[in-house]
Amino acid sequence: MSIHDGATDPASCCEPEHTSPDTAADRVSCCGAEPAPLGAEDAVEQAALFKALADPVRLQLLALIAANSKDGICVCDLVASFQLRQPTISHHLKVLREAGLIDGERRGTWVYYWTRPAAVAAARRTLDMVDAPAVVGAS
Amino acid sequence: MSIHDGATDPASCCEPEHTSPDTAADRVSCCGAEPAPLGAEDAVEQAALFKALADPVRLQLLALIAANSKDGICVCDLVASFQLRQPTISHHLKVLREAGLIDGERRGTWVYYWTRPAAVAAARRTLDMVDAPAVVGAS
DNA sequence: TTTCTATATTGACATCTATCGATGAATGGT
DNA sequence: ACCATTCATCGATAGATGTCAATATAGAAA
Repeated sequence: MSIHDGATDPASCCEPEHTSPDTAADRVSCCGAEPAPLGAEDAVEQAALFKALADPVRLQLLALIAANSKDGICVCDLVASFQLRQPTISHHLKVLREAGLIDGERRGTWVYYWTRPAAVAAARRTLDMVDAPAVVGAS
Repeated sequence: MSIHDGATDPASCCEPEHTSPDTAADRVSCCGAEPAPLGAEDAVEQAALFKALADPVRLQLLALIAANSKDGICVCDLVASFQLRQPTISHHLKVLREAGLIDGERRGTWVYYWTRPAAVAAARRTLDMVDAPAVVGAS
């Protein structure tokens, strides 16, 4: 917001004082890159998704919830699956919930959680942008 | 590694002192979940991958590198694309490199980077475990 | 050699995060 | 009404992380 403003300023790269005629051959080795294919705002949004996935406990929680997603799985079962205290599990569930990866509801005494595949699909699309899908069973 | 060792201990859940005969109907509402489908060690390894992806700057860097992956893109181009100092970009490149997402080499004065699709594919497989792929063009 | 440019590394600092114990809120049973 | 149980929230704390300025390193050019 101060010195630079635009994100892409090719003129500021690989061109020192260098007051020579600036022939094409002068800048052979560097510069000439494709522009950024991912906007800053999108990057922040998608990074937030990966942030939620960037913890081993949350990955295990998510796998466990996914494996029981048909009827949901209660928090007490999740707590029993880790060597962590209940508030810690509750914290991770909140992170997953706020990322849109899971949702839950209260059923009597217990709270049940299940996965929301849409968010996982969004993460997959981001990976596709960085590297086109291998098209597993490609012809 | 101390009190608990196994990750799944269904007996410790939803069963207070409760020295009753323990009929099947006693534990209807809770318990009965599928075991953890993701081991702790795998979770740590895969979380490390997502950690590398869990930053907007690194996502943009990765997208930029992927879009120029054929011939590679030099660091000076990358630095010019952000409002961040060169050491900061260098730090993020190191994180991506150590996660196996990119690789690079020196060509003369400049250092060029390109993507390593294998790591991206690994991340995709993790997402598949959490939510089977939509199998876009499924038969 | 000396100097210049491109990139990496180091050290410092502020912020974020994972975990815990303590406590609050909701529900069900006595 | 009272208590027990399940889960969420709060406050504190240690450790991780993003950013920068300063410096080091490597190659090219003079």
